[in-house]
Amino acid sequence: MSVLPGRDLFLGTTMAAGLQGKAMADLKSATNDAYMSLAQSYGQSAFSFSSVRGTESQRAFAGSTTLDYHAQDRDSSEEHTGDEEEDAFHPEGKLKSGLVTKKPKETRSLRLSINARERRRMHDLNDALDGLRSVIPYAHSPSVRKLSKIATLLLAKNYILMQAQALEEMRRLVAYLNQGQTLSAPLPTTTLAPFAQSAVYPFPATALPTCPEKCTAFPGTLCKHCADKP
DNA sequence: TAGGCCATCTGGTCCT
DNA sequence: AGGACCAGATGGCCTA
Repeated sequence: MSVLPGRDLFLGTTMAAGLQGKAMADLKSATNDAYMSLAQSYGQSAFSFSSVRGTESQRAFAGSTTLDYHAQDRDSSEEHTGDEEEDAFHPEGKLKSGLVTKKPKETRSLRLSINARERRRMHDLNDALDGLRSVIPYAHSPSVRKLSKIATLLLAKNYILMQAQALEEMRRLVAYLNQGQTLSAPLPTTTLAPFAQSAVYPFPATALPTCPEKCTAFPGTLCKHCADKP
């Protein structure tokens, strides 16, 4: 069993997510004890590549393309009159970009309706991604550029795997304590490392749950004391 | 200036 | 038929 595979997973996604330069180098060289705090600090530094890049809303509005449609004014955009589309969509079925639509018969109103629906769908997707960003461990600050979509997904995936491993380690620890017998080999300190990292484990290391709480948290591993209870 | 990231449009496919 | 989903194309903004 590797030492803290969760850390490898976490770093793996971080690398796959396209982190570069110092950010990647720091994460690669991060010790087991420090990787989570690094992940958080990189939310303020390396994750944001070069610190402040402007808030997402600023970027969104600065980056409007064909349509000045963005989340800040989502509702009003639903009433989009299509004036902007007038530029992009030619009645003859040609686009400014030179593309020729394959369905010239397609009515303009139908096309606009489809476009609006697709925008809504993508905004829902982005809302879900925002929700995901809010629960994975990295710095959330208005001055910090938020994680990219791919980084969010990869980070979340590995965070889940890491938490699952931490849970498994905790179950093993509980079973060990409940059995009251020594293990053939002492638990390596590194395997318990996640529990000492408040950034990773929901319970502070100094406030590990008491016996009943453990049994509540991990129903599958009742201790002898709780198991004897009626 | 190149590359990354993103929003949007679009046509195709599948499902209800 | 209409909606959901998907992937390709396009163009804008930002950073190194």
